Amino acid sequence: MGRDRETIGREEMQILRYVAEHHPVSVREVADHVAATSGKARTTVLTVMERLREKGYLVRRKKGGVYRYHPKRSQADVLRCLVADFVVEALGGSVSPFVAYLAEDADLNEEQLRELRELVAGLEARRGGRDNGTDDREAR
Amino acid sequence: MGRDRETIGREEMQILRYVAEHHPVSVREVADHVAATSGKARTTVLTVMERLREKGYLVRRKKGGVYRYHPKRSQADVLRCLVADFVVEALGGSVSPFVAYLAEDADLNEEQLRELRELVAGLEARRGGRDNGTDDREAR
DNA sequence: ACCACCTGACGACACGTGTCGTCTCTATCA
DNA sequence: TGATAGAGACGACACGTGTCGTCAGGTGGT
Repeated sequence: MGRDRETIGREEMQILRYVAEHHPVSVREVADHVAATSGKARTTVLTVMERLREKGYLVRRKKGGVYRYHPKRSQADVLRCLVADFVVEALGGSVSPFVAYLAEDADLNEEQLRELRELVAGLEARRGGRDNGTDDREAR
Repeated sequence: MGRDRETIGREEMQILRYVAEHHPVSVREVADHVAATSGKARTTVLTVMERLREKGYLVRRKKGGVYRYHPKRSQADVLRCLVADFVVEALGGSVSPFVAYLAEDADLNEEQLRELRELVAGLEARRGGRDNGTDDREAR
């Protein structure tokens, strides 16, 4: 697996998410949004987006004179990797702190609660149904 | 809430976790462990631990000539904050990517699955019983 | 053809974090 | 009581990330 584990900073994440949710977008559009919410300059956004592109998170295509950016991988994919990385790096591989967070700090809406319920159901089914998945590798 | 939201780096997290799991420890002990696993120098560990102390994550006490460090807050607390921060900063407040991760990448053991099950049960009870929590008091 | 504007490319600088080396003390041990 | 080995304090340096300013190259009105 060629995963390069390029790190990604906080600001970069913000912008990456914005692009993922609004692609294809021009630098100008992102910059306007960013300027409105945090006052950053246009060139800041440009720089960040270019760095994101160098890191392989974004691609761009010229359309009507200006470049339009869009994510290279799906947002869900990127976020999953981010989460996986976080769990390993910060949490040492344990998801318990996350569960604690969900229980105490987070306030979930119906939708998210439903997701969780389905998650548990799914995991339970997998575990109960069979023993060793054909596809899942135990890395530990 | 005077929390200053001091950022914390990857290396710092590693060491913070180690201290949390083995306190009280001396720099030497942490350094030996770190050296064995990643080859970092003793002074590197010392520096990181001192920075962690400046940031308020660790405290130390001299015992028998050397300082012994231990976490200022409980590990669970720190990790919960880390998670909360991560969810907001990187995930934009949505836990869905986390759920996706749990469903697809993570491999949970019985214990963690149980935690999740209880979590869902707890959340459901809270929501179902009374949605406006007069009663929900997070005991800490 | 000319000027005002927008876009992108660069270069720059500040700060945080990772990683050490060196220096100074202080127990310790022959 | 010297010589040694740890321990801790500092200072340093490299790099990544955040944040811009400036410049040069197109584009569109007039």
